[in-house]
Amino acid sequence: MNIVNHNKVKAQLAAIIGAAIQRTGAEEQEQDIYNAIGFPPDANLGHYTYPCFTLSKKLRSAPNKIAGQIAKEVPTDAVVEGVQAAGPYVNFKLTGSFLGTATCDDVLSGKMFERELVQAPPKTMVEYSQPNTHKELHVGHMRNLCLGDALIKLHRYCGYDIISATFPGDVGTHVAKCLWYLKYHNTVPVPEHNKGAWLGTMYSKGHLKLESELGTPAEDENRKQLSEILTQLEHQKGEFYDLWKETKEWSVELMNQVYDWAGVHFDAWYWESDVDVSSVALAKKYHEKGVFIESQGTVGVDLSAYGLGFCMLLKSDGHGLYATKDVELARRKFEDYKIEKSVYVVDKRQAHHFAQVFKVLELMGFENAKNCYHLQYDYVELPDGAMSSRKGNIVPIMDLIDQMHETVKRDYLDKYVGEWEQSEIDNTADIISKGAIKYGMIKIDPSRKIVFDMKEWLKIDGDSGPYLQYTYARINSLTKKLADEVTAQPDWATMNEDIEKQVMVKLSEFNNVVVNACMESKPNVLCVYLYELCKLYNNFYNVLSIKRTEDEVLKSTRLALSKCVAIALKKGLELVGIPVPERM
RNA sequence: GGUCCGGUAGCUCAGUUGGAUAGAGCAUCAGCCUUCUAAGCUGAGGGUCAUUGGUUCGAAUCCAAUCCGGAUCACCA
Repeated sequence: MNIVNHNKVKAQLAAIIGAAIQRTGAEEQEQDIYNAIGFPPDANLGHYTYPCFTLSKKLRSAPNKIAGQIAKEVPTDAVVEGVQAAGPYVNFKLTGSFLGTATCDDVLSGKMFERELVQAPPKTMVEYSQPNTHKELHVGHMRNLCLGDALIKLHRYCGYDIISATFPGDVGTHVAKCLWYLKYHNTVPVPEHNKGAWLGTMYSKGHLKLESELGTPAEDENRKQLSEILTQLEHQKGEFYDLWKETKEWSVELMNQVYDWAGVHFDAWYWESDVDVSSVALAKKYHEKGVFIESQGTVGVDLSAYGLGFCMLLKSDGHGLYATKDVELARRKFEDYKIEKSVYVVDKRQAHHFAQVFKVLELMGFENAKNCYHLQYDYVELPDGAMSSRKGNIVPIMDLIDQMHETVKRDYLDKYVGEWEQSEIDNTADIISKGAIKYGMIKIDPSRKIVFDMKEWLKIDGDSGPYLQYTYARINSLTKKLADEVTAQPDWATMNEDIEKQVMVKLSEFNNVVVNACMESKPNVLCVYLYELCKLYNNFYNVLSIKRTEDEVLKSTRLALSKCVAIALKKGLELVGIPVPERM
């Protein structure tokens, strides 16, 4: 797997620098030059820079001297407008016509977004969103959903064949606790709507009641009842099995509601109940083979040699555990879809679990164990600590969505009542809510914790999704208003203002940023880029009025550049799952 | 205690993978709408990049140690 030199501007510049280096009597690989090209800290110095440190080491000569020699050998032409050695750096200013043809034309035609970026990427499955049924979805699940979805879109853009997968937990003690409370203690009738969220409160109440009755006379009876429920679920018959089937659908309805909102789709749905039986059988088989050993009445693998402790796979009662299921599932994924790589988007608290599972797979002789990756991210917590459905201190996912929707409407869209169709107002509020929530989740580096505070989240100015959407909508309305009065053909050679060129240079980096975000599994770097692009554009927009530009060609070119920004913004936001409104 | 993650402006975060004078947003202060959308733009103040040492032309970035915060380490998922 190789990353292609897809950046036309850098490739051309690397060739020019390479030729200049040759004229000084030295030699440097064009690939190395391409990789070394960067940006000066201040745009006044130049658009691109070539640092001479590596060449300096090679030639045993001062980098400042080499920079001066190279600068002298670069002629100004149709590509390079100015060259300046500044200390150990050679700074380049490029012509508007070159930047325009190498970047903007491709943005306008769409070719920019069809370039080959990565050679021979492996067929990959990305598993994300592993919510439990019978519990309520909260804002923590939202981060996982946004992150996983963005990663999938980034990978597909880079040419990966991606299978998206989800692994909901529909069995286990949490289900039993929920059904137990529902059957024996709940006095409230089942609501007509939002049954999934309501079911989550049944779980929470059940858990708390069981907890509070530990050590009381009720404990024994509770234990018996729970055990009966689990037995029925295991044998797939009885009233609790029927109740499980019915209530599971309520949770699925909630999941689908959230997935529809987020616009995500899963190619594969793996239910925990699907691998329950087969995973135990697999564990028994490897126990017989002698790969898994017995310890204190349980079966598992001693991984202490790898610093991973003991990985239990069969409890003393013969039941499997989470790790047992993941071992079976890992195997099944490669078989079902003929994938070459398997990625798990799961928060960092599972790091130990996955390290154990992957090591167990390796010891089982499963060759693809080395192609399994746990992408760990830090989770979402509340100002007063971690969220826990057990304790009931969570922010439900639909609360965030609903409150954001209301806030956007009240604070920003009320002024359009009467002017716009109500349906457009609702639809726009929906789009902006998605921008605010998804951008908020994705813009933070995955390895950092998010402390969720609803009040802060509902403030949507500055570096936010709606800021990017606003920039798009603004360009869109500009384009519409000027459509009739701008008729001249654009000519990139008219782009002479610094700010215009800075926008062009920024646009030229689009694919580099996306590849980076993809390879590092850090969609936030794309957010940073899009935000910077907007900053530059809004500066341009404020400084240079397009409408009042007198030169017809210049006016048309400025409008074309604006369109490029809108196109790149829409595409970039799409890659992190955020839609754009036509106006706002 | 072992392992892993984090520590950058009052707060929330970037920092082009080792490069030039460390940057944004929020908050504070000062400006910019007889309209290409002010959800915007410009400017000001605000820093011991947790600490100490090391590696080299060069460190917020790499290495080591220490401090602080968090996660995790056998019958939950």
